[in-house]
Amino acid sequence: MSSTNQRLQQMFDLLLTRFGAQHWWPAENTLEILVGTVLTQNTNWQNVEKAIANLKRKNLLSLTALHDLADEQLAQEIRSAGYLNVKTRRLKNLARFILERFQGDPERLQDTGTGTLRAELLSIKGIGPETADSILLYACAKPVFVVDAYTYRILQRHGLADEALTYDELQAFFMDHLPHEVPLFNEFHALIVKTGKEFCRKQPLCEQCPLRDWGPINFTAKD
DNA sequence: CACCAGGCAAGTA
DNA sequence: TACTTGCATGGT
Repeated sequence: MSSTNQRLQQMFDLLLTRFGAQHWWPAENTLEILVGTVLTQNTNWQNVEKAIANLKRKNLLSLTALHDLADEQLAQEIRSAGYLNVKTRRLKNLARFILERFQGDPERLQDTGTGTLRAELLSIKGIGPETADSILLYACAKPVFVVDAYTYRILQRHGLADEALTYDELQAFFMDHLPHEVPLFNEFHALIVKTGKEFCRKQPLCEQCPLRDWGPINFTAKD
């Protein structure tokens, strides 16, 4: 057990005590998680909720509906989530993938090995590293750490991470120093997002941030 | 009015 | 490889 392991565990404990469990991913079923991961790309979750509620209300939250709906109509249904034309293509790409690769059953994603599935997801136009890892962790219950803009921002603001670290390096850092447990990775990412929303925006409220006295950890990509 | 949100792909040099 | 730009709505 290195001190880095302990420091990261302390950070998690601190945030969990301060904010409590975040209960991610908020959804009724696996498909709703998949749709949410695409719709929330660079987008406020409130706007995503409206789009998902809209799809539900019209009984369009199904793979066949997403796949068969005219582009123009699907774009209007998800309008509130922004980037409507881009996300229409991305949702259709993902729906087609599940239909063709998994016989239209989102639950079968879990039967594929993590590394293989991640590579397959990344081959879909519109699925990048964060979306792929969110699907792996929150839809497939694979022990994968999700990195996002808040992860960079918080660690940078506290002088913990070099801005030049790549997605894969930052992910590897967390995964090298924490036990690969799905509930831990689930909560940790959600708590980082929560902390970022509350204290790490443009006008930072660092004096109230629960990490204000947490102190530097001096880690690098290959610590 | 400006700024930002649980990214990604495509274009340029 | 390393930047830049487009995508778009709704809340603060």
